[in-house]
Amino acid sequence: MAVVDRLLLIDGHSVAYRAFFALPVENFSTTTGQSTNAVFGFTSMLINVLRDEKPTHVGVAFDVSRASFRTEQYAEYKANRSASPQEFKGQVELVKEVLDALGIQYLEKPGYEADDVIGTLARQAEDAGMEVLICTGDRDSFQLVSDRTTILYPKRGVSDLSRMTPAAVEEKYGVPPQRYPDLAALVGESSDNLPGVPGVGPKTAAKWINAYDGLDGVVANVDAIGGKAGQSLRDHLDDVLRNRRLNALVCDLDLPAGPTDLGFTTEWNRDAIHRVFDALEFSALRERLFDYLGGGDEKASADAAVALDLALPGEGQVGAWLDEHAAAGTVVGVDVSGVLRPSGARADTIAVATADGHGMWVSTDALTVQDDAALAAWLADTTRQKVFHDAKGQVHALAAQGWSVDGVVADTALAAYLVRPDQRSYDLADLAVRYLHREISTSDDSGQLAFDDDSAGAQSAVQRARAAVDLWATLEPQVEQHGALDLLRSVELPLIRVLRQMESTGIAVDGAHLDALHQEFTHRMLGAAQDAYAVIGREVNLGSPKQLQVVLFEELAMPKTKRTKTGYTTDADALQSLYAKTEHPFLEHLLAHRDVTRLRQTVEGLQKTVQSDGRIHTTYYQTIAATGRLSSADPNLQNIPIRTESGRRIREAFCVGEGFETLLTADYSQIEMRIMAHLSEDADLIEAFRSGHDFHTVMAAKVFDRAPDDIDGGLRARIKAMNYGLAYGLSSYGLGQQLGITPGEAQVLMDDYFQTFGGVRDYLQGVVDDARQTGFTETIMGRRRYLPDLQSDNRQRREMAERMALNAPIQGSAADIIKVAMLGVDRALRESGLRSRMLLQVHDELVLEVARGELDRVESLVREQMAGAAQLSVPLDVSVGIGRTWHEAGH
DNA sequence: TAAATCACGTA
DNA sequence: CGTACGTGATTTAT
Repeated sequence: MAVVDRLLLIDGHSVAYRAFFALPVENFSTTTGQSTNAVFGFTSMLINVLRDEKPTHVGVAFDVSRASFRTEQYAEYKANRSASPQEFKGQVELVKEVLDALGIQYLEKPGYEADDVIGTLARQAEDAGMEVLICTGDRDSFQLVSDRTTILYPKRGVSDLSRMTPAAVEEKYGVPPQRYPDLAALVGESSDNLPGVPGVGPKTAAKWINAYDGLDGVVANVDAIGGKAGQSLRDHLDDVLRNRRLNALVCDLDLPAGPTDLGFTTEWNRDAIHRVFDALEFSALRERLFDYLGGGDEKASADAAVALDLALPGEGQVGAWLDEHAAAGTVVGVDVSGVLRPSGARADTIAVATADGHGMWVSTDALTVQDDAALAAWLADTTRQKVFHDAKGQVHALAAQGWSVDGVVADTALAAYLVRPDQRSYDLADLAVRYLHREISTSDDSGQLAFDDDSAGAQSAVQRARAAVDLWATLEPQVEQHGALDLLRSVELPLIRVLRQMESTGIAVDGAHLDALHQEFTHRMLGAAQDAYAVIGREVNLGSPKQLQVVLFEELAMPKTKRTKTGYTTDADALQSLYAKTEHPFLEHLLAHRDVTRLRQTVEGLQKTVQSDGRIHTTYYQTIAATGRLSSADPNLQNIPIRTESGRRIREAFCVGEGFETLLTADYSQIEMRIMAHLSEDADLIEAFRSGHDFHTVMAAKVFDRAPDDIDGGLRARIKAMNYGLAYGLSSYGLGQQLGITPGEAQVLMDDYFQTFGGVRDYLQGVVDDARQTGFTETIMGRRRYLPDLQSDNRQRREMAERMALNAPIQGSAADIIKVAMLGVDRALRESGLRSRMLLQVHDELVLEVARGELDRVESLVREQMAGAAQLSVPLDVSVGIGRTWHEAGH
């Protein structure tokens, strides 16, 4: 076999820039916020070309800056290019790091563009008898194409390259490669800001060039060309000659390295590659790279990775398939479709897939008794290891068919959440693209798949199951790297069961009470509206901020409030302060209307969600809040009113269910300040908790250096606001706002506070400093939150990130603690064989339904589990209330 | 019809 | 110009 050296030359900037626009930037960023779409696309293309073309020599050329001899000759050259986007900046440096890791040389020449470097190397290589491949998105390079030089020009994106040979150039443009710049000079190149001859496109230009044997001939015979186009050419001849001068590549540069110096080998420094690819979080690309090194045909293996041997088992065959492909020791992916909700759930289809490409799909309505039993046994078997993506809803669906599920070793939604808790969604299809670079069909959020026929649905469902098991293989090391494997295994994963149980149980409501409240609130709402209309003499929509602004600030000429995006705020705070200034009765009625409308709306929302069992079944979401808290929806039972008298009456509607004795609520008192005490190790703060007296009073006594008995309500209120505001990164402005004092006075208060509690100040300072260093904050259980905006140039974003950094360890640690407590309460209830059950979680509070005769045991068990959920340097205080309704049980 | 905005309930 | 959420009405854009 004749050995011909092949030189691969890449225009680094051009390819990276193409990749930047081809790949959505929001899908490619590291946990620290560095955008990586351009470097990803570049690296992906590089690997493909290395694999497919097997070059012996490789070099990458970069522009040094936008300035070159061309901009000196013609200031407008490329002047139309807008500044490269913020997210692109810095990615070129990352491309160079990748090249360094791969041992690929890159070259640049001040005053010249990458194209010139490539042209020079290409000519030298041809002279040395090498074959040349050039990868660039710049058409000027087409002039380099020859028998020995081929250009790989990105068609769409960066993965689809067309091979520009002499024949291909001629076919596309109608002129041979060496005359392409003649054509480009006539037609112009808008991306370089080089205008051509108006009215002359590639077809006309090619015709002229061929008729007169090149641009020189065209120029010599310019007067012989007739028509409108000919006149246009004569008018713009200077432009054409300038274009031609500028688009000629300089192929005789003096470069520090020649083609033969660019030898390429795959004897890589694997450490360097791991370091760079780890930093870029390119796990899938790294695999592709090493696959290629291993000599395997990557294209084939990529296809095999998603090819599935799909089984649609006949009657009685389900058990046999599961025994063969999903036995103990094998981890498989599962995907359930149907109605995935706490109430009214239904499983329609079940797909199972293994990592080595076996898949099974069944429809639940077509199962024989025998298959049903086999499936039930398999699902319930702890030793049959299953991976779900977002298991809870699917387990609801399976439970609705009478199947219980055990052996869930991973949930990829939770895994992805722990790695990047700030994302808004963890859709399986999105994650498959990001982590597996695999396209799978999406399902809507109810888990329903709409397909014309079973086989397409089956194929798609099995692909989802397969994606889940593969995703876990990719995510597990990442979760571990983020120090969150233990949190996943011992908290989040077992919590799924507990939450599912709570959702499924629901809480009983007194429908008649809700109806009565609705009627009353409606009555009061209409009354308040009439009163308001009477004052201003006409009817307006009191629920429309826009119409209210007209009434308040134009018709009633009240002083302007704080600005919003579209006008002036009419929120409750602003209306209160307007009322204090004007004492206008309209405001009174408006505020009353707001309040009661809101309550009515809340009642209405609840009424709609009462199920046929007379209970409300909320859904808890485990991957929404970036701090680690749960969220509750459909309906949200974590924001049921409690502050006002009327609001509390809504809580009277939540009541103990039939067959149970009472509701019990248990909440942590001041858990966030206790965590602050623990984390800051501030001696005075710790002492304040250990003293056992009223917390805010003790704190005020310390700040103002008085006896607790000398602390009046005003002083206590100030310190209380300060205590609560601390963990939110509160400003003197905000504190002053809340206390109705000036920012200056608030600042004095804050200074006094930090004078006393220096440990707290140092801790808060340290949290932000550490987060700036590491890029993330951490809770007591190692839950991380990444805050790339701490580095932002934008002050508002940066300060926002700083406040998040202050809050995340506190709020997040509290979330960790109550999750551990919930697992403890659940376990203790089961182990002691009690019938009582947990119903709700409201961040620092648990609501339980207590069975007859179990009250004492349940109370002590709940106290014990909640107080013992974490060992802090201050005690975790739990207060418990008992009552027939949530209101009565509250405190 | 969907998306953005405003307002407001909880911890 | 304090964190974390979810919901519903109105308004605006498509």
